[in-house]
Amino acid sequence: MNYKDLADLIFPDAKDISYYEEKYPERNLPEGAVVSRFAPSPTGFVHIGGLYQALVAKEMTEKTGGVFFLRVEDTDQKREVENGVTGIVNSLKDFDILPDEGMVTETEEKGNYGPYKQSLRKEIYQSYAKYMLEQGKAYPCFCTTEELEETRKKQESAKVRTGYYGVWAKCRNLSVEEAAEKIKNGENYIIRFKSPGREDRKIKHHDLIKGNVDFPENDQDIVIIKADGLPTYHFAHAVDDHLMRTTLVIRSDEWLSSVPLHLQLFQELGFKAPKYAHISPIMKNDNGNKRKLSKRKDPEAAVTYYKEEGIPVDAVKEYLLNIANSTFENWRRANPDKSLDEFDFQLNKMSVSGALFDMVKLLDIGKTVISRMTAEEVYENSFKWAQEYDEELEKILEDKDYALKVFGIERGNKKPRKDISKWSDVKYNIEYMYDNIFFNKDMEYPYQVINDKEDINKILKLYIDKYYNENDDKQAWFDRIKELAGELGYAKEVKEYKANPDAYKAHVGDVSTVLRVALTGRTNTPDMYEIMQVIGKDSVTKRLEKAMR
RNA sequence: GGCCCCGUGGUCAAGCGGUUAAGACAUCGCCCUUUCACGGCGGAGACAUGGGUUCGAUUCCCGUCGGGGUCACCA
Repeated sequence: MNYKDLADLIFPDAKDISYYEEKYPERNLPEGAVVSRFAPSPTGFVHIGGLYQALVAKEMTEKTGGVFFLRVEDTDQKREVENGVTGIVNSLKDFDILPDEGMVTETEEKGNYGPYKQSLRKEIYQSYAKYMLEQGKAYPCFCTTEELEETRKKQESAKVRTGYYGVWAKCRNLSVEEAAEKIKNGENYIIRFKSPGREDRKIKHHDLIKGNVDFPENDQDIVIIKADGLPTYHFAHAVDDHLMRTTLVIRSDEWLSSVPLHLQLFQELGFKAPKYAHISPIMKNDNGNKRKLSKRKDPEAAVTYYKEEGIPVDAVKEYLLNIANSTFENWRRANPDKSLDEFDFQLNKMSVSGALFDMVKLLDIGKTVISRMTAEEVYENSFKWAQEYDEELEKILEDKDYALKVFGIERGNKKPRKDISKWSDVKYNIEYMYDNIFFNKDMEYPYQVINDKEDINKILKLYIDKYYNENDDKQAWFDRIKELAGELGYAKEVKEYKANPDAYKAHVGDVSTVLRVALTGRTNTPDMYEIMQVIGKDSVTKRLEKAMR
């Protein structure tokens, strides 16, 4: 009996690997084209760090004319979640990071290198596992969980490395006859890789982000096929990324320490290894300790959070790009109107250590992103968000023409307002512009310098009776407010007041504030002239009258 | 604990042998201004630490400390 016989005994029906090698040929792509992927587990949940990886992969493939695909890694059946793929597909769609190949719905896919769901590739892995068995590069292992645990304890007390390697790899040196015997007796087994490595030798690895990293060789006989017949991550990675002709593996840096293993697997399988880029995770400060953004503790870890909060997609992407490439910020300042696609992304500019997530900065970018939009774009985005998350706002926005006027205030000029950082801000930002809301609210008027009821009423009354004219242009409009101030003994110019504060009760700015507060219930609003134009004469009058009561 | 990676202001970060150690967000002040926002100007604020190497170290080497990752039939 030889390796071949043992392999046939274990995987009698597996196809020869030449079948797959032919079925999935080298891709016909231009020189330098990068083939990369996003390969999450189908938990339905996309972590912001995952989105970050996907974004980087997308940038790299796009700029080189390559291929970006989505592969679902569902080899752990215990973690299976209902509609897990859909959640991922949708999240990528929300952020406009569309794969060229791979899963497109829960069950459907596109592309010629599939299946793109690992559980559907079982027989492929088995063919390659059989191949390894035939070569004597893999072997069946009959150790039980208990035995493994026992070994680990011995290793710990002997203070040696834990794991299945060297003399500790009990099944490694079983003869094929012994192994076959056990199999025929119905003993349970899994398949292990027979590592040719030696721990006392070093390997050099050049990571596209981390740079040169030296590791000891791998000497662990890791499991490649589990008891359920599915592969482990490591084996699936080697087989899939070879067959799918991946040239660049972009993944979280928790995988960095597996590189020696993976390189060895590629080597023993006879595959050309891809290049690797290990991305540092996005961290969070937790009582002075840095830790990864956690799915359980941090709502902002989930990409759906950003959608729910209405943080603009481009703001999230810009923020991520900001963390990813230190050059991005300068590029953006130099090219405020260019599309994100035009930014030349450089892997080697990526930070080697993990950045702390900064919501304040994200929101600041959100403000800028929204300030660059037209009223129409602001409307479309807010409305879309409202339809999904805020019924009240949706109602408010039903009258599109009016909403466009509201959003148009101080927008489109060289210094656009920056007061909305996310779509969920919109309601608070505009609600006072709507009579049906304004008049149905219990009002509080936060008057400032001038806050005597009598003084206020005098100002308001005089303004309505004598100075308000809805047809004034902005200059005339403001001149009248000055006259109003003058008539009531307030300084017509702020400067005059500052020069001689004792001569006046207050100044025109304070008078304006009275009008503003009466009109909107707010001290901070956009340009009051434009507000009056938008809400119209009737509303202005009624609002001021209401304030006098 | 073994192995690996990292350590510039509160945060993100340029710089990589000789710099007044950039910039952005945040923060403070001033200016502009009918408010707010925007914008402009300015302030405060950093090379973890100890040894080397060097004429000279934030930059190179070693140690220490600190942070992170990894050591599964999970990915």
